[in-house]
Amino acid sequence: MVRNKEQTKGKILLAVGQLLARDGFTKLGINAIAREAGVDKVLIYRYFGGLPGLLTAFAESTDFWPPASEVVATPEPNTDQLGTVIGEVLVNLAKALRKRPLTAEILAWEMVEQNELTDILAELREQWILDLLETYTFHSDQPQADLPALTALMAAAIHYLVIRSRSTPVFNMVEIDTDRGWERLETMIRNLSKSYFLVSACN
Amino acid sequence: MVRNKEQTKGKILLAVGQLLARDGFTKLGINAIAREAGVDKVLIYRYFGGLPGLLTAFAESTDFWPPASEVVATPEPNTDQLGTVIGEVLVNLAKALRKRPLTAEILAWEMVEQNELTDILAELREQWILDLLETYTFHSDQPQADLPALTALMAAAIHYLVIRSRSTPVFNMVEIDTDRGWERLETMIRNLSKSYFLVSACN
DNA sequence: ATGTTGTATCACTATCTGGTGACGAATCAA
DNA sequence: TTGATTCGTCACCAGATAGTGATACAACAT
Repeated sequence: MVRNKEQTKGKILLAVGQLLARDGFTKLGINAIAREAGVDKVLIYRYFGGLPGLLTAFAESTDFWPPASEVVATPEPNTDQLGTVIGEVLVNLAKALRKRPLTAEILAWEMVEQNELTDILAELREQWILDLLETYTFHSDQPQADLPALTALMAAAIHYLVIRSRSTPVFNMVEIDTDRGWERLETMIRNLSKSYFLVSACN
Repeated sequence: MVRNKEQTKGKILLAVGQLLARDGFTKLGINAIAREAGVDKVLIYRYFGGLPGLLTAFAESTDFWPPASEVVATPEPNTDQLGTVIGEVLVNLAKALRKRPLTAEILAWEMVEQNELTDILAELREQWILDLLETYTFHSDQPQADLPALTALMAAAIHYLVIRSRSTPVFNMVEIDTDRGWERLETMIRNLSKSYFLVSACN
């Protein structure tokens, strides 16, 4: 028998991730976690004070959300179109979320329950988007453009499709579980972002 | 004591709706439903054969999804822009979903579980969208336009925001729990749909 | 070697869940 | 009135959950 507190805590945190990735959050409970970690459940209470504490600890131990660097698109000097940059950021967001199954799982969780973990992630994400928006807002030379509404709509769509792709291969005749289908969506995201800013100029 | 089979079945079906609307699907179980209906749970097994049967019966007893008539926008002879029509359909969809809290609840359910109810709704919706798309596809004079991708993205966004608005007032700096915020989103939907078809013409 | 502290396990309670068999009582036909 | 059928209640089962008190055992300093 190994008697090492830190190592045991690590096993428990690891078990949360594994369980979350494999069975989803519906199966996530004290008993299941202890079982998965091969550890007595009483240790969860001792070391983390219960499920809420464990979840917050888990939230701090993992990189749920892509770092800004993974998503940010630096506006090229030449193609100075704001729409192009926004489109690229959104596409990067989609790619980043798609390769984080754990994040997708928690995004789904966020839709149906509120707890320590989802609250932390939600706040994190809101702050993240806020910063990002601030970065690009002053670039806009069109004051009538509703940047938050645009990105809200697009981000919402991306979230939904990422979550949904876990269990459904097709949405609205588009394959959301293949790279092929996502390329269609990505070009659509780019086109919409671009044309939104182009139209007023074209009128 | 009232002895009336049909009435009792009605009470049970009613309880499903109430429970779903009040506490969400996580609380939805045989015991909870029987409790809510003020009826012994054994009757659920007798009359509906269990939870699955009850859910399908419930699905058939309610109008989850807006009828096509509530959403369809007939293309005006003058404003023959496909983008405008699509935008209007999507806005109507958003409005229709927003005033159906039960549907929002089941859309959320669809994200995290598969069962008789969600399967029925999913199939219904997919067929519904298919018909709708078929209606408008041949109107398109731009063969390079990816109509499914456009509507998938928009519908996904609408679904997500409707679901999300149940528990979160703000998403991405946009108020998703007020008519005020949704007006912003609706104009954005209209603008995006319209400008997507305009841009190629404007080039 | 001894005792103290920290670490992990066991055993138990209370409560919830889905599911079922036996029984009580109202309704209707004879 | 009798009797069968329909409808509803009760009592229980097995399994799962969250949470807790007592206990075993390893490590380490004295």
